[in-house]
Amino acid sequence: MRARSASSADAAFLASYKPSDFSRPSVAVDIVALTVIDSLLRVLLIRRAEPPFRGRWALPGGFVRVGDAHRHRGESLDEAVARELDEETGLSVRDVYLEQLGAFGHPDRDPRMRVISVAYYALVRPDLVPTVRGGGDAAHAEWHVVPSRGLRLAFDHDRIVDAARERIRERIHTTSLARSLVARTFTIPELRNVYAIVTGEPQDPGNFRRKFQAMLDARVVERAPGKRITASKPAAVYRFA
Amino acid sequence: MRARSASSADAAFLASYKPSDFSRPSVAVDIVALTVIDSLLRVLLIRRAEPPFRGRWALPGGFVRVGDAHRHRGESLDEAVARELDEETGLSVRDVYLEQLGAFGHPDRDPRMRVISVAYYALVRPDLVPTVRGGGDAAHAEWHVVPSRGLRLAFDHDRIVDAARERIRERIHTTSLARSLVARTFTIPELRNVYAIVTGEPQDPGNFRRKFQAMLDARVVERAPGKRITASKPAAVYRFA
DNA sequence: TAAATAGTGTCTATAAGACATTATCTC
DNA sequence: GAGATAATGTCTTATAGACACTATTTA
Repeated sequence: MRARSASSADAAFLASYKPSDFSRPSVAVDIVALTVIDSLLRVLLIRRAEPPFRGRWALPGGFVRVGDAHRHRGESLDEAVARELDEETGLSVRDVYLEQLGAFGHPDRDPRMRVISVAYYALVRPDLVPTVRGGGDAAHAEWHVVPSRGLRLAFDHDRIVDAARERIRERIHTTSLARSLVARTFTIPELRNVYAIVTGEPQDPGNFRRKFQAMLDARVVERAPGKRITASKPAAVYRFA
Repeated sequence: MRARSASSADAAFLASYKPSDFSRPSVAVDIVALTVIDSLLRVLLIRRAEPPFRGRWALPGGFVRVGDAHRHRGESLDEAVARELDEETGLSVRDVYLEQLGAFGHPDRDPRMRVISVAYYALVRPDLVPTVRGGGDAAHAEWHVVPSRGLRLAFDHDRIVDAARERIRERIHTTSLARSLVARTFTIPELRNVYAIVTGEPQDPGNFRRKFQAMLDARVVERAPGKRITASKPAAVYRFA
């Protein structure tokens, strides 16, 4: 996304240009990390140890490192969110599905100062959940059920979580998003459960199987060795190819 | 989107809080204003009169007014884009479909300084196009064909236009987005043409009519008086209800 | 054997693509 | 009347929902 270099005609201008002292906002990235635990959609929240909203639950995130005018290059938004994801959860961008949600910039969203937040959502496979560590100041990190009824989050983070919830509902049928919400190996009922959780509608086993069969035919998924032991009939195990 | 007030426990902290001098980016809003003229998708571009990228075409936009810490409240992103839309095009947010596209924040996107841009797209009904004036420093505003082949825009604006193009393609069938790209009164072929332009695929007249009939049945659209004179058989005129 | 859930098959309603046909205007 | 395009109808196929039924395990 590097901009093309400015024309030579601009060079003189740039050499003499001094960023004016217009007041500027701080810019943060916030992460809505979602997973499925015990058949419930969950979001990773961190209990704030400092004001404002001390003691409230909030999304993991932090400020974008902007660099110092011409000396330091600074980081892109994608780089910032990758860094924060690693710092606050120990997760790598390679292991999760990560996508920008949008910018949230109401003047009153942070009582300290003007902060514009660029929110991302991250889908975390359930088998990676045990590896998530609340690092740094994230000593108190927990996976909370979504929607977190009665749990009023810090800042405008309720709205950001709602936006993420809505986004995955829109995308579940047109993308392979569900892939990032089941363990690496999974059964048909487990995958079906993800669709049910995200859409909010129960999924018919027979009809879902037909959809799954199409994924098998298209070699999107394949059989994996072994069987999943349940309370009744064991289920065949699959994985994404 | 007002944040809930911080607890009283936070009050003391806030009173003594001074925003630290971390370097901050400038934050801008850029507008991808789209319309249909002569059966072609068009984007409103403004010729830059100042460096950087002097003489290049760019999206209309401007900096978000942040306010001064505690004295001035500043404007939200939605307020900023509404103001810029008015200033640079004379259009009101009430007259267009306006939606946030996302944030673009590569460190090198602006050679002057670090600028993070929150992009919006605006759908402008063709009958409003004559009222669009390039106001302020937008002395040279033109509706350019999308994709603007060979026309390399300033900054990373090519990518932003591409993102808008992709977004409306995704949304055309699931939302009533087409409504904002036809004149207030329109014929079935005109509406069909909008779908063809946005999807990039020709739309079968017979099949499209069936879809349109469903809109009539649902009272989404209704007959309008008069007929549209064409080179051959005149077409009936409709409007959205 | 009973209970539970995995897995299969079938019927039907709806939506979508292809395409032939008719209607009504301008030139 | 010729040409053009609006408007209509029909056939076929793909998709999706409802639901009955069979299979295989644990308790």
